[in-house]
Amino acid sequence: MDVYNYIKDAIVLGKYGPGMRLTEEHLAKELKMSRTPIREAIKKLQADGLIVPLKRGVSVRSFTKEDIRQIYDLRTLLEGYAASQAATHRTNEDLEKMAEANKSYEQAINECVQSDIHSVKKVVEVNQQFHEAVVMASGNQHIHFHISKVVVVPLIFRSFYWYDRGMLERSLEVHRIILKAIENQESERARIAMHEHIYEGRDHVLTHLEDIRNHHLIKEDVH
Amino acid sequence: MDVYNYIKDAIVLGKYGPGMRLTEEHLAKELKMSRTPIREAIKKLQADGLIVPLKRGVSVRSFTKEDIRQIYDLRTLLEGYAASQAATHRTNEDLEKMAEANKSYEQAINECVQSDIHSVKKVVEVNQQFHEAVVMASGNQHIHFHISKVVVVPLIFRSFYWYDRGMLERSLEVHRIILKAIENQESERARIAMHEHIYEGRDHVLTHLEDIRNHHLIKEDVH
DNA sequence: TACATTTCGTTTGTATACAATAAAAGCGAG
DNA sequence: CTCGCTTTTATTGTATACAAACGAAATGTA
Repeated sequence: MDVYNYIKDAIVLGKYGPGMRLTEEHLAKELKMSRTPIREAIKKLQADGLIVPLKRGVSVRSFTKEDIRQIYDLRTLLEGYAASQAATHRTNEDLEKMAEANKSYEQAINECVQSDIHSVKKVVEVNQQFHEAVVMASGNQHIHFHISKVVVVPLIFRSFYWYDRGMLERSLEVHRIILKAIENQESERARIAMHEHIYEGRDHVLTHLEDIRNHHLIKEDVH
Repeated sequence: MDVYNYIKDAIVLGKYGPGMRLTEEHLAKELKMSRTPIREAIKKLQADGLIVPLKRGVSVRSFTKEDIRQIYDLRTLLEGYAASQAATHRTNEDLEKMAEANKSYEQAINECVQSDIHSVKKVVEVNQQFHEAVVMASGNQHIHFHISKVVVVPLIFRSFYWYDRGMLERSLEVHRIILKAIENQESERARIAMHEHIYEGRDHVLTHLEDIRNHHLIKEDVH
């Protein structure tokens, strides 16, 4: 499990750039382990769709604009549904958790400095907590399984480099709208607000895709 | 990959009943292989959600009624979306494939005899081909990934034991409606028809769940 | 030089051995 | 008899060795 996260992070952070071939032995040497646990992690990453099988071995998956568009469409569909379901099924405890997550989000945004990677990471993390709280409130235990496979999430991470304060505050505002709709049990309102929220994220990622790609290439040289 | 399908089939056919613990060594002996390829298959099944991790080892997942309901809800959401997208993006080639799949479906239904397991399997298989054709026509390459993980599909299989001719013909009729809507590019109509179609399947499975459970128990004793 | 063939190195697939750990059985005291 | 502890057994985690498959480079021939 540790290996799994190591490789995943390496992909997300761009250490292993898209298209790069991963060999078991190299990873084994890098992590000072035998190939066995590496294989296991690779199989899992494959199931996640983060790496793709070659005729021999695997390589880090690379996403086209169209891929990202499609994956975001699915995420919109799933999370929009989650929000609408949350509006009808939420308990008081659910509401508390979502509100709390949103509070942390607000705080993280205020403390966030563009140049400090840790503060940016914090924002991403807390943002996810809100989204997860919504999914939990939906009452459908299986959505989480699928949303976690909507792989772009990690890729998005880097796009946060280009998030400005205004954007984050807008994002917070939409979170509040979603939360309110769920509180008031307005399921259609909740769904639509969530749709809009994720589409905004999608557009942002797509417009900055080129920058992200360049960033990738720089890192790739290191290895 | 062979191992993977072997275990999957064994679960689907009830040889390994829900809750049953699977140990690597036993499987290895049964398949006359070493543990290594077994481990690999188990990891994949786990990613599919067909088996769940225990503190030690894994066991075949058992689904409650609520699980099935929720999973079907997701399937409805995803396939409904696929149908609506297909209505706007379908090419002539897509239309041909869907029509062809539906024709095979009709034929399989006519040839189907309740008592003959092979003819029943054929119906299930061809039915899936239609659904896959719709997904392909949607133009979103990633939906398939998710729908394939909507695990109940295999479980449904057994519910076909209880399908009567009337039900199958009704199913064929709805397929035709969906196809027509896609042909006419009526996206909302296509989505709703697909929703209805899958919900009908869900209700059928839920009403016959008890029978399926009993069937399981019988098979379980053998092992 | 261009192309086919062979050979060699790299990388994965599978088997197996051993260590670590969880579960189960056995044992003794209250 | 039952509860808790110890010992034993079963099962997984990890490492490693070898075989098979693939790819690339080198060699030979036209």
